[in-house]
Amino acid sequence: MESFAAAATDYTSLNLGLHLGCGGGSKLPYREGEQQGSPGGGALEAELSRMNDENRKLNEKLSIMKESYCALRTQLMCLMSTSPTDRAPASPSGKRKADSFETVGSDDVIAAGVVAAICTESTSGEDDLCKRTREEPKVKISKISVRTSPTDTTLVVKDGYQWRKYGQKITRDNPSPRAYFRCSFAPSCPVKKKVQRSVDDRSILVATYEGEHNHPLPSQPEAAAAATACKVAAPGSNGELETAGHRRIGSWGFHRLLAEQMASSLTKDPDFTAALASAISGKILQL
DNA sequence: CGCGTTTGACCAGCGC
DNA sequence: GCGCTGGTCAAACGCG
Repeated sequence: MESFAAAATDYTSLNLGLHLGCGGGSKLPYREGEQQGSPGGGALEAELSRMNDENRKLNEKLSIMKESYCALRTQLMCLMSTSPTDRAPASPSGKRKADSFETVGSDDVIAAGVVAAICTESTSGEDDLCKRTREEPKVKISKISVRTSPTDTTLVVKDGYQWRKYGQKITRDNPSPRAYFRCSFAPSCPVKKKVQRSVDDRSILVATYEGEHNHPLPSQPEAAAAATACKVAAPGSNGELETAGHRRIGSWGFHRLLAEQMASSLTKDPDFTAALASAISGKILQL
């Protein structure tokens, strides 16, 4: 995925007027009713009509994006102002030791669309996690949920690190397979990642990280763009992101992650790309 | 040929 | 103790 920063630059350079934010209005250059008096034959009018339709589609998509963004931001504020322990429900079954993490603080965020996150917990000091602590003391668990195309069957969550898949299982409570990954960038890195589609929404990929990376982020181009996602998702030693036992997300990091996920969603949407291509070509023809 | 993925087998934890 | 389940291993396989 291209970084959204670059994509946004492209969009704005095309004067498409894409603004992210609850209060900002989005106006596209091709407004309905514009250029009505332009000269030209039937073909030109048909082209104009087509462009108007595409312009309307773009506006609708922008409206949807804005609504999703506002809803997500609102819910994020709620999450950040609420302790994770307040939100964490009791384990439904309690059968398996890892099950207690499955529902922690993600579903409500997933409902907001675009991208959902975040839950980070330390297993130390939690009553219901004593058994786990016995085996892996101080292992940090974090979850990140990423919206992907429902048709995309790959269980890949790009977070900037290099992962090696070592297993896949069909679990009892979810028909979608769960993939197991180990960090392959550093042989001694203890971090593991489990990726599985949400049982409620198959377009949501839920990645569960266990442990902390003992090496810096790989210096690949996409790694730099994805570093923010890692800061949000994977626990590290970066103290500024962590407050009072749960993770606080920097606004810049969150916006970056959000923008990347939005760009990813948009670039995978054939309707949006087709409409965008038409708008670009129309803009070029207008010059 | 090397590396990553796939997939069936195996192991360990947990509940009954 | 047994069966179920999640997690891991490792041989086979595919791809560049």
